[in-house]
Amino acid sequence: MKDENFFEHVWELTRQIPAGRVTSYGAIAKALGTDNLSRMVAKAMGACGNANPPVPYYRVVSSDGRLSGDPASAGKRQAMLEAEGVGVKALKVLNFKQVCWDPLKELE
DNA sequence: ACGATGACTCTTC
DNA sequence: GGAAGAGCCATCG
Repeated sequence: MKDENFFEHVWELTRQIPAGRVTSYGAIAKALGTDNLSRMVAKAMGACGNANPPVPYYRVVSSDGRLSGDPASAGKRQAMLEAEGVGVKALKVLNFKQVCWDPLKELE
């Protein structure tokens, strides 16, 4: 399954996200050289449950710092982020500009 | 093979 | 600043 290859890249990058920080699907996709595959990154998040070790997908949000997907899942991620020190309100990351983590600039 | 759908993003109104 | 439309790729009926 070559899809897993792409997924693994996403997961690997996601695991490198420091605690108290969040990144966007587009940023991850761009880091992989496929900024237009933001949707696939989202799919990878949905499939991260199949990853080992598990992936902190709750640190991955949309470009505006908002949690997408099912309210149940999103709310869960919100609680996780808050536990990490990231302020989240109404499924949206507070001070997103401060907590935003760009793999291309920060990780390089 | 075709059309519709989606945890996205960007540009334009 | 919020809403709408178009673009993108992979998956599903």
